[in-house]
Amino acid sequence: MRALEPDITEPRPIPEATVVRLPLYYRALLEVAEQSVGTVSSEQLAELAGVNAAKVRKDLSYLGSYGTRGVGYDVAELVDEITRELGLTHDWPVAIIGLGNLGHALANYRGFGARGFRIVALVDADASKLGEPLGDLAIESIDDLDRIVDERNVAIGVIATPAGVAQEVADRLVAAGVGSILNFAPAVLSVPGSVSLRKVDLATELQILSFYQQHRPDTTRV
Amino acid sequence: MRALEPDITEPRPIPEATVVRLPLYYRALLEVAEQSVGTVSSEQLAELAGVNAAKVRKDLSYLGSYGTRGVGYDVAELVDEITRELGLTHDWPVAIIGLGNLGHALANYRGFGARGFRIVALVDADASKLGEPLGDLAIESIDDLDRIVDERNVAIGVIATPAGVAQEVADRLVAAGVGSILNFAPAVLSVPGSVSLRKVDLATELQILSFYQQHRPDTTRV
DNA sequence: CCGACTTTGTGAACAGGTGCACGAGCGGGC
DNA sequence: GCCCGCTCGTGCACCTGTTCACAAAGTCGG
Repeated sequence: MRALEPDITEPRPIPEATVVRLPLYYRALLEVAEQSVGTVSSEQLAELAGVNAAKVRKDLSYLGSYGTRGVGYDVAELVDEITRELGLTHDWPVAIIGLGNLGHALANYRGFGARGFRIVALVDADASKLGEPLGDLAIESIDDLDRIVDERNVAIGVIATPAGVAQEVADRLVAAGVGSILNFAPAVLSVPGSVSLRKVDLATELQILSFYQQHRPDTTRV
Repeated sequence: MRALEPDITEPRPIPEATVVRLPLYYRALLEVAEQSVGTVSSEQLAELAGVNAAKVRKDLSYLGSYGTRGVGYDVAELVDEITRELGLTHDWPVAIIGLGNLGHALANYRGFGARGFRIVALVDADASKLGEPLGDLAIESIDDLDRIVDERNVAIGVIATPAGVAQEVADRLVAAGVGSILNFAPAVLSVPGSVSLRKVDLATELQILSFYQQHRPDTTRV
């Protein structure tokens, strides 16, 4: 695939905001699919995804016309389309860097490898951890990162290291050829524009909640 | 300072987008504070937080005027102000619900209780886990949730359960009086408007990365 | 004390995303 | 075969957030 005019080529670019919601629709659709429901309306899907119905329709319209007026969306067809759009038709090899508490939890987390992702390497800098088995994998050295990424075609690197070394790890991942990084370390990373970066930041989330908790109108005292 | 006129009462409301960035500035400021730097410019802060300098200035201007033209921002003063604004002047009691892989990792995660947060309860529905010690705490039953929240003044509930029971747990947390919820379960939760809700969704993040990975311009083959 | 330089704070233009409202198209009942 | 009701697709107005550009305000050297 990827010949001349393969199967990519969006007619119009899909907005960032829509991309973020596609996984929500995807999950909701899998749920209704399990109940052997043939079609869903934008209204139902909106309810399940926790968004507005107009937004659902507009979002899905970026994928093309997969709905039938007067009826709704064919669940199976829409699942297929979103699967394709999200690139979940094949598995992306994932490497986890840093196997402290969080890294271990991620490595064991089922639903990680659920659909579309497969953990192919666990990497740490701590010599005392090397070789430690974890699921079907053993912990490998960060020094072998280049080789690992190359050999196993790692597409996504998950950074679960302390903040202090996160940037360095990111740089090495990028140098090794990884195209996407998911960062769990509480640090701001900078990567080339060609690399996708998303962050999951526990401390930040808690602080945001703290803000709203404090600025609560009243709620009958704390 | 700020005597009559308690300490709440923002002159103008702080935009959501700004609130999300405050923790970034906070973290960056703590870093420079450690290097005994007295002042920072919006430019430097922008660099550290990975945003645009104009945005930094506009964001900080919502907090009031804490900068000095020609000089920059007084680091200590700004840290104080953001700390106050984010509500980190006192500790928020946190309860973790669900102690599978992720819950365990969260319970052990230092930097969680770092500044402003204290885990005061670990709750699970699995009878075989009850009483299991974890740090200074022992796992308690979900049936005692009401009492626990009430007695320990739990402000923030962290949901780390399977998706299937997440909504039910959320409902119970809300009923018990929790004001904020941080949801790690891959499910869309609905809570009353008076309750703050944020989600951390691993699967979604990976799928977003997958999307961009697939729609990459080229990057010399996959 | 003054003038040059630096950096903030903010008005205004711009960009992106949201939600309404409605036309277009499809199915089903009679 | 036709009409009615339902639901999608989308143009448009609104709103939030971003970025630019510049005046205001302060520091520092001489």
